[in-house]
Amino acid sequence: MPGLQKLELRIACEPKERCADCTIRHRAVCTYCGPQELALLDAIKFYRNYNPGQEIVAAGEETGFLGSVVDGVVALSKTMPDGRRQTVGLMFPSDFIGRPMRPVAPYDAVAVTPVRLCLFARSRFERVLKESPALARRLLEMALDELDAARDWMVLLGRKTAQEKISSFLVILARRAAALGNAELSDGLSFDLPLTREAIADYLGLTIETVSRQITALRKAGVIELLDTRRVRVPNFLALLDASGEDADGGMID
Amino acid sequence: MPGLQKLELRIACEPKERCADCTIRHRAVCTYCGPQELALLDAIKFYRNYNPGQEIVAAGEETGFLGSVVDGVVALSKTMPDGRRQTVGLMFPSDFIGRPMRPVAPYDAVAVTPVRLCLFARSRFERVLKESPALARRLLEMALDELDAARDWMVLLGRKTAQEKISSFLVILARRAAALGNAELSDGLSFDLPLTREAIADYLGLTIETVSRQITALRKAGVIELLDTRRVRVPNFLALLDASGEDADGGMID
DNA sequence: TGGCGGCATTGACGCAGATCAATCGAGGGA
DNA sequence: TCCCTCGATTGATCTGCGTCAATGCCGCCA
Repeated sequence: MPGLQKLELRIACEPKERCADCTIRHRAVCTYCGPQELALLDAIKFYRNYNPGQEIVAAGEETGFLGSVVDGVVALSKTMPDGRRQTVGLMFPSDFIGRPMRPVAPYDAVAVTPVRLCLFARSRFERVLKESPALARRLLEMALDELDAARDWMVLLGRKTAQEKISSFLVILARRAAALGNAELSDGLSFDLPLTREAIADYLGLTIETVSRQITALRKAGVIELLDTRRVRVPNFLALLDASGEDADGGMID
Repeated sequence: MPGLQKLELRIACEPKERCADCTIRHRAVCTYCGPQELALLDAIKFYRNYNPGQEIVAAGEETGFLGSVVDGVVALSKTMPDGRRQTVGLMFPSDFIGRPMRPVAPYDAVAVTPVRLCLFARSRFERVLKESPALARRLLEMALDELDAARDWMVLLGRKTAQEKISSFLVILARRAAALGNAELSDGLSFDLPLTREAIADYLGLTIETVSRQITALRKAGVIELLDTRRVRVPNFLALLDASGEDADGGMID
């Protein structure tokens, strides 16, 4: 119920967390900032929370703020005039949302899980950015990383089969979960699926039904197990990697 | 014959062109550079030419240089282990190839027409970059533009029909040609198709046959005319835009 | 406790685009 | 001049995935 969720939108100027204690301090846009630069950012930042399904910005809208994902997952999507939708990026904690010098958002940003953002008013951020080469450097680096990810995704969308798409997606989630320590490694490797089938379909350029069928197929082939519709266990990561159509090169997890 | 073309690769330190006279001066990475910064770049730049089909860099290779496309078209592509290929970007004059701080190329770069590059040795360029906020700013801006283009392309690859893909591609070429004054506007709008059917297929996530069939279909529908397999005339741009699946909004050419 | 709405699964069927294969035209070299 | 190669077109057939539709499952509210 988007209407209800809108009401819950919180301007939330909570008791300040310290940047120095921040969980994404060493990966976010502020990674290279020294103490003074960090103090500048610390002074102007604020937090905002969103509920699953809640819109953060709409395509074509002017955004007065930009900032980092602290917690949760945000989907960036484009919608064609007739309603076909393609998710063009998933933003995880430490990813940066919004672009300096571009007030108008080219796509929708929607929270797919409960989300917490660390935000800056656009004008203030741009002022700091002018004075901070460390911030500028990190921003360029992150933009190039996004570009790499987008281009990898183009290969997936343009050339992979439905089965390979699902497998590739699971590989990415597994890697991310393992890297962040959110995965159970005790017995194989298990992690949460933060998206609905519909959101997965939008991301992979498929339909809900195909997503469902291919997940079932992977399950029946023994490549994955479903502890729950939203929780996956991968008994043999190499088998999954193999199904993804990528080289089974040095891509191990641990 | 790649072998032959390799031989023709030219280390080409030709008589210096002046940056000030350069055709891409106001659009390339040097756009915002002042006279001193430009002089720095001028001192270290060199040109290199490539023939159609010739490889510029191979995926996974270390590149000792980076720079701008001065003339021609370069395709950036990824190849899957089993040979499926997806072109992830077309680089036109003024576009920047190579990335600071990333010595290893993540994709192949191939000249699809005769190409002329304005290059810098990586180490030298990075030294100038550290001193030049104007260069850094432009580089970030260009990276964000590339990211936008990549994400638009994701919509095309993930959600558009073959017909819409071809039409969208032609719209982009038409716009570019019109913007650069390479198009005949006298009678409708005509421009060159710089790619082979195979290169188009790689870019659009299709097969050669489907590309050919859809071009024929557009021709039979009267949306385009073929003056030659490599030259297109668009009698009614709005009809083409309509076939591309985009809004026929303020997207006119002239 | 039962009904309802949202998400997911499963089945039947059709079609857009891939695959396999033949043909054509244009350059280019002997 | 002929032949060879390469790019492009066209046809016949196959198939992966989309579409349409029914069913199941779970949490929520009355």
